[in-house]
Amino acid sequence: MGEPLGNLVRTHTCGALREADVGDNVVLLGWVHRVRDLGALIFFDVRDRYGLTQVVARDDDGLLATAKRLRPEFVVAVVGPAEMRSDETVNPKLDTGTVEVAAREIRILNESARPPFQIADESPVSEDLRLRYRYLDLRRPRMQQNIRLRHQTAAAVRQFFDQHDFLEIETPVLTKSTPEGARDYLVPSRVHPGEFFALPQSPQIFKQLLMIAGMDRYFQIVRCFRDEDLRADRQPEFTQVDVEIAFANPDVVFGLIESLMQELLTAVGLGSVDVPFQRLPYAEALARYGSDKPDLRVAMAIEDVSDAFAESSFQVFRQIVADGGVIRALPVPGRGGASRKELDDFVARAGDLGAAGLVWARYAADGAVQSSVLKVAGEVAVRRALELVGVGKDDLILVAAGEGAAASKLLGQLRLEIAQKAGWLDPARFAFTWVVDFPLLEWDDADQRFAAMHHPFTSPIDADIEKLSSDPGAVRAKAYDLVLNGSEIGGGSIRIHDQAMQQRMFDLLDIGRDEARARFGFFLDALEYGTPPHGGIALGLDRIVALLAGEPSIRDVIAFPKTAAAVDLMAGAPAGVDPRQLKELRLRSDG
RNA sequence: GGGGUCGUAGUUCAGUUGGUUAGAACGCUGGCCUGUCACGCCAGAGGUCGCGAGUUCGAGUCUCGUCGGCCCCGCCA
Repeated sequence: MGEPLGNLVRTHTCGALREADVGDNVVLLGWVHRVRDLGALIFFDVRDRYGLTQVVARDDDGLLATAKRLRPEFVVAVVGPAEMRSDETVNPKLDTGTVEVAAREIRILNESARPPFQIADESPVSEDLRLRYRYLDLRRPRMQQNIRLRHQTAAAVRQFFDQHDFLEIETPVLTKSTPEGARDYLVPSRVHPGEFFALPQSPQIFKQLLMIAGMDRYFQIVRCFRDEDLRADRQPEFTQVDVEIAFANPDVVFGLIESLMQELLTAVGLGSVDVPFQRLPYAEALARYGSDKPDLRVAMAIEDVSDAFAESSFQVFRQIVADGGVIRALPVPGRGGASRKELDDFVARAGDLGAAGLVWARYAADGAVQSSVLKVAGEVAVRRALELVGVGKDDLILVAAGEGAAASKLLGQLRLEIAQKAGWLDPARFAFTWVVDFPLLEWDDADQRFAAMHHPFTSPIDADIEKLSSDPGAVRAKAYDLVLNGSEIGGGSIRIHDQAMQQRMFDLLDIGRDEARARFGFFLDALEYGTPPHGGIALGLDRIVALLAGEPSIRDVIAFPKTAAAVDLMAGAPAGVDPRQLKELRLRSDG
């Protein structure tokens, strides 16, 4: 059993002691990090979340017997004077490395079982083991840093919005299933058997109600839930920075969030970023980067080279263009000298990604052109394609043909893989862009109807309103995503505040009056009572922190995350429940 | 739901064409050591090769199934 803490009070953290403290009698409380037993002299490091301090236990102080018992992760109190280290024994790797504590008393407050992996070691540990013993993983420096970064980010968010007159307002966690796309987590009501609460996928309707309520500027750091399959950047519960502003247009939202991002980068010591961010129309993002969340840390942009081949002798490409398809090309800077094998690998990779083919072209050293289709397409067409892309002598272009979105998507995928492999995606660079002008509606082939691309409360762009009846698929929305380094870190829109427009939207979505009433009647009622124009955004806090931390997965910035199979390995959740609980809820499981 | 990949000591990994007793490093245990700081030196313990079938004279190694971690597609505004 451990010794009592008694009246001992920490005088310094393990990161605090400096030369100025020499001579003070100090009390350190923390975990044994490493022990260096020299026989008649024992050094050990005490660790807390602030740092490490070396303690020395000597025979003449009668502490060797106690010090000999110390093992990693024991919890100890060390009492003694802070002493100067001699010049030869200073440890420049430690902030506290010029001093040490000469123990006069060592209390073992608690022993520790041998940990399943070493805390005092940065070496890799399999992720399932880390998750099973998350409380130990969280003691390691990397996770301590990540969790601190997350706190700093959240604190900066709160400070920023407070300074801009926003109110943080909590919204219900037990709520009603809303019309958004994701599957809901449901919570059975005991009081109303057969009825269920849903956990919010986002506080969408509540924040709009807060605008109707005159709260004017709202934000919330809020947990959201979606019962969908996981990814490195998707957890079933995740945290949004939810924002809504009355009387806002998109520029108001953009300006505010750009300032926020500047503040965040500054607050966590990662420098700053230029504003305003680029605004990239959705259609252009798809065409030029093959993605609605392009990574703009690399400039490589896809160009249309249909003109080069439309009249060429290359029958395959001519036919594709004649059938309404496109020929598009991706420049690969500096890869003009690629070997035959590298070129073959690009073609093979395109095949893996489902492409029918991939063509390459480049300038030869003598100024002639080379291409995998030089013979069939002819020098003129190949040269024209190279010119359209505007590449130089040292560059390569990869050419794909087909339906527009498919060709760009393929090249966009190659773009990312090439940039990744070449090391062009510097995690310390932060390339923001707004993606704007999303389509309002998306045709659902399976259901043969339109669905809201963002959500059914998204406002159309004023200039496109007339197309709502004539060509609904072409209507653009006042919706926008914020993209950072190829990751979607936020999305929002200006909402519909007008009942007539909202009704038109439901009609387009083929949501009948009865259905609309049943699903969100209270919200429709609210719209009738003087709803101000409003709009907002929701930012993915987990993704933002992961990018700031340079971590590939949001699991590494969440204290207690779930695995790809949506399981908490530590808590053992989900799990069966006592049959009495089910009975009380009048539920039966056939699982 | 589908595809890929990984699973060997406490941990991270190696393990040849299927062949005799499954190795290394770190950690752990014991001993020695008065200035270490990834202490050093000596000795030692430690294995259901994820699990289950199959092929084979013989399986860590090959096949099938299954469980678990990770990545991706579908899904997710």
